[in-house]
Amino acid sequence: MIHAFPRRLYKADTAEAARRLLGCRLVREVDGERMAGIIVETEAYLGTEDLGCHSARGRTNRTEVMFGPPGHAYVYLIYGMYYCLNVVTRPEGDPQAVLIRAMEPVEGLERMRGNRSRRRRRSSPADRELANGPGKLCEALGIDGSFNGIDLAGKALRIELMPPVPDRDVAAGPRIGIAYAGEWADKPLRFWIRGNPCVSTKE
DNA sequence: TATACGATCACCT
DNA sequence: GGTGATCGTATAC
Repeated sequence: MIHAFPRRLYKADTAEAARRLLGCRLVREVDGERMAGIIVETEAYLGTEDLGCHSARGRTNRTEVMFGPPGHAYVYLIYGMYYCLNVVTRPEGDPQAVLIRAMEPVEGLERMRGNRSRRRRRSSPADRELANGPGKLCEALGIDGSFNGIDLAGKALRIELMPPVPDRDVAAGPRIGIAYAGEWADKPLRFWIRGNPCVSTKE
């Protein structure tokens, strides 16, 4: 029996949720067709104190859903071109989230290739490069700003609980692309499955 | 109203 | 190793 990732795990602790999401399945259903992948890389963003977290700048239109209930999607546009998918964590009013950075495609690869080939590019991406980054993952699954705020236990997009990845196969390190965040830039809040070919950057 | 820049990616040398 | 694409957001005026 497949279960949705439990809301209490989103609610309890963001870094632990980020680590526990490794190995779980991200499933997208569109036109009765399924796409799915194994989450292999995540990052924890710890709210108002965390200078790398959008909500550290306060409650705005963009960050509004992070202040809402856990288990919902926070989707934002980055660099004017790409979307990033997060899961909101912690109780309402504590604006934290986990960024889903990469997944290993396991189902619906044909459709993912189609989604990833819309943009101008020389050649079709290799399977391991379909979703090995936060922007690519959203492009492969057809996730855009209209998904902002939706429940991630719903039909169109959901996360399914899988057995935990053993500690020996989990690595942690600094988050990507937040050099501006002072001491927060160095904290080991990025998690990935050691040796997995679909992780976004060199380990 | 104006401006600088970002939780990225693909292509270039 | 470097850089352009492209636009919403935060911040400054």
